[in-house]
Amino acid sequence: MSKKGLSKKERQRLLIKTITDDPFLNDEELSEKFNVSIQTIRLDRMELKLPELRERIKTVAEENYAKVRSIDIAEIVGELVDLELDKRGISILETTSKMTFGKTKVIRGEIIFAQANSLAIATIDAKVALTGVANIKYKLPVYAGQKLVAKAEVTRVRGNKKFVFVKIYVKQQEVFRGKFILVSLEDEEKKTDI
Amino acid sequence: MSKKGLSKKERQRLLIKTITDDPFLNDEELSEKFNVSIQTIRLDRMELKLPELRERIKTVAEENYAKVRSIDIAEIVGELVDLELDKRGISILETTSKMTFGKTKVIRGEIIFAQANSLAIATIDAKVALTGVANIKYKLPVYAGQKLVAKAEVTRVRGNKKFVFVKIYVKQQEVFRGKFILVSLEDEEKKTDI
DNA sequence: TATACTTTTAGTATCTACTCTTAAAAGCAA
DNA sequence: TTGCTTTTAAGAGTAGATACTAAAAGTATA
Repeated sequence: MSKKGLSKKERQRLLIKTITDDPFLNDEELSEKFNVSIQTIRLDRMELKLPELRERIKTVAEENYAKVRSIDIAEIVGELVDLELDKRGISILETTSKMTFGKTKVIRGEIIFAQANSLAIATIDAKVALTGVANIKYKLPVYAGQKLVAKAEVTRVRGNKKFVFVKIYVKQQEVFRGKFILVSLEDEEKKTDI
Repeated sequence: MSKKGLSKKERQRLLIKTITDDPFLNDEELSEKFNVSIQTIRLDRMELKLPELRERIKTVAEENYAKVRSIDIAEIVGELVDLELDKRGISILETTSKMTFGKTKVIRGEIIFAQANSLAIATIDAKVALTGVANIKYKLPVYAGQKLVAKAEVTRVRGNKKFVFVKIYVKQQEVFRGKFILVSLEDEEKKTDI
């Protein structure tokens, strides 16, 4: 109803925009929007190689479903390449664009933190550990594609508290450092206060 | 092929799980999985009021599409319930067993950190922000099922550096606190050192 | 063992939102 | 008017269902 007297070119340009804006419109709704017949919309979609409604919906669903799954930060630990329990550990994380902010290539802070935190926990000889306190510092932004090498070192053990120093590097350049105080929960299963 | 000799109840229980795990399976694939006819699957879906494949896909698509539209910060961990830019923000995160360590019910530190970090970034009025330094403290362990309420407050603004204080609560009890220094990258696009 | 009831399977018609094909009408330009 | 593009129409076929009817198979009970 709204768009009248458009040239074929204009209509097709707008069609692409309309479909990317709202992929949930079927051919009939589109034909009403552009004041043409369904067949014209279908011809347009064919020429522009635009997928049909159900395909569009499926794509949206799959993309986001994958996103939700990849956002599972719990799984981001990197690859453990060296480990001497209660002494030191090294892990490597290959960063991807999935770990960035929407438009930029800058890796999100929680991803880097997750690598450091996971490594700190892995380095500790305890079935379950919990981050008590962590002083962390981001020194340089990390970009998608860069390989993060995290090195953990256990500096002090005091009862069920263990102090771990984690440094993360990109090509020998330090990009992050953090001090983790980890508390083993084995002897403290019942207590809530740490 | 895999599931044989299941009772109706068992099959229906598994069907719900299967469909929520992977909403992209059609009735035929489900019937093969459970070694029953398509009609049986359809009867089951009717009884359990489970929507058909296309409806399920549409729901997945719409949920995530709405999410991406409502907040440009698609990476937010937890649900943003209140926001006054550059002043304060509140987000809620329902914890699940997926966010825990292997056997225990203790939520992983990086999940809690991610909520705090994301909220801090969302609260800042900048297209892209990066965590510069964060002093964080875990005060109590969080268990799966608990609802995390994160409250962020912008305490200081100095040039392109903004200081955000985030506290996370479980039922009024503080479980985490952290001070984030966020650096806007807008004016610093070219610089790498922060 | 026969009867009753539940569960499963089968078959047909109908639906939506298409594709793919053939064909005709409408618009416009030389 | 002829020739070309653009648009519309009509018909058959498709996937993945719904809705309905009916029959077969399985199980429990008297």
